[in-house]
Amino acid sequence: MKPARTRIAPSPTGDPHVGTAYVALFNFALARKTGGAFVLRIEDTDRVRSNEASERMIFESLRWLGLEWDEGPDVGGPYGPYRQSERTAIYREHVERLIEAGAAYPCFCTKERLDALREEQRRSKSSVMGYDGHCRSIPPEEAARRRAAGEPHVIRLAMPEEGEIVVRDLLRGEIAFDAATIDDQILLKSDGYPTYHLANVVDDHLMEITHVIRAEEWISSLPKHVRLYEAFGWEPPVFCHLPLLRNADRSKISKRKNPVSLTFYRRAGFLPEALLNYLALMGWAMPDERDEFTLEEFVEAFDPERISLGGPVFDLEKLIWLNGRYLRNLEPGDWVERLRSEILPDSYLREVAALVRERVDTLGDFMAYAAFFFTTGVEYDEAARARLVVKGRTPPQSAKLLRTLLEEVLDPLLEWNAETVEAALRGFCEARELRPKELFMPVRVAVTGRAATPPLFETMAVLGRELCRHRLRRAIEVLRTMK
RNA sequence: GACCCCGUCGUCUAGCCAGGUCUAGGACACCGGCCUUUCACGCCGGCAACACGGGUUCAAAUCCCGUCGGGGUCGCCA
Repeated sequence: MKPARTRIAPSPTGDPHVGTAYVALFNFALARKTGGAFVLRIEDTDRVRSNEASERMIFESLRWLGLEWDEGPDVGGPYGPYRQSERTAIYREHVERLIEAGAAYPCFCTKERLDALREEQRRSKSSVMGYDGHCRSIPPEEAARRRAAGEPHVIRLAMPEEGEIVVRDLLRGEIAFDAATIDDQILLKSDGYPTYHLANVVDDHLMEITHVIRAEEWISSLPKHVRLYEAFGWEPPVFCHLPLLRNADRSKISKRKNPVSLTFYRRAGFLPEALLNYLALMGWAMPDERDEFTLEEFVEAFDPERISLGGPVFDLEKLIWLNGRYLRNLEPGDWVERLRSEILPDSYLREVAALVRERVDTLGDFMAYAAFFFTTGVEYDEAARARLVVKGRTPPQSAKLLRTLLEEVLDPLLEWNAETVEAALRGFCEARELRPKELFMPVRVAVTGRAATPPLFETMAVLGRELCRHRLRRAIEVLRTMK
């Protein structure tokens, strides 16, 4: 097989996702197997949600897993820059080429009109969804004049109005779409940044990516991508859509139903090699069917054609079993080393000590008092369960309240520290007309399993977002089944 | 709703493309046993699936068609 150039192209919004690691693993394997290159490209074209902290966490997580990249924003390479926000001139130039060729056009429709259109389509249960091509009929000269006059606009891809668009997926073969059912995708947003579709195609071509291995959710936009390659006159890469990781109910994996943050797995003491091994088992099996193997062995045996297509349910229990196997196979010294570096690093001990110091009288009491800082989950005994309930509410109502707090207030937090957590909790109390103390005890117990702890916000900050969310989810479950 | 993808034990999968070797194999979970001062590990055994209906064929989990079921997409998010 010829050397393949593959890439992982995460968007730095929020915590690095287990799905990113999954897709990265397969891209990594093909690149290594063929002696090609594995590229990391940061797709930070969403100006509102992208942030630097998230980008750093992506680097850290992928490195932790051992999925080292050959080219990327931090290591450079011959096809840079590898951060899309630094490539906007390239996209604009390419978009002009499309406009000149008549393959794209400016659209002046307002957000309001598009919202109304969408609403109407939804309401009337219309079979055609998406943009109606309203601005497509504007004569090019007029459009150019309005653009020059500074009228806000986006650039859309002009899809063929009829005919079939046939695309090819390495695992599924040919897939045919009716061109008439595909709307004119926005390529350039009104802020001048490209959408995924444009940036992705342009970069994959310019970076000479040979195999686009990504998640199945992209299949429906494949015709748009293929049309773009055609409009540019470029040879498309090989497309290979991996099955989507699933929740137990078979919906696309989500943080609401599963821990999806790589940070969580690291924090909970999973070994990177075990997580990788488990991920490889999702949709793939060794020719000899053994289910324990190293990354090197995976790469050696890798063959994309062996990937199975059923959406695999992410089963934490099997991951835990596998992790246990890996842990037991560690040399005693190595075992202690991992414990020290992942669960008991000095930096963490210092943070915990700062909170616990004045609350214990002997060092011997430390662990008993601070145990919850070092475990993944916590137990709720009968007394704790009682305090999980918000005053004046039933357990199910309390569950609902905590769920809202988690999903609408805590999850959207861009930064997680004592100040932001405090502001979020207090804001929630105000909005819900709750007295702080009525909410804080249930949250405290949910997050620590105890009624007596160091100050809540500092405690939550030190525990970290992932452990807090994990325990809150568990507490919500417990509340639901009470009485 | 429209379009697209998928469909082997509860879960991850092997087998399917090149139909017989499949009374469908392995792993997790579960159950039972052995080991053991306890727990865990480990070992042994057990339970458990080709979604359904038609067709092709001497023969179908494997090929074809339909049905049903599940999922994804339909954002100036990626």
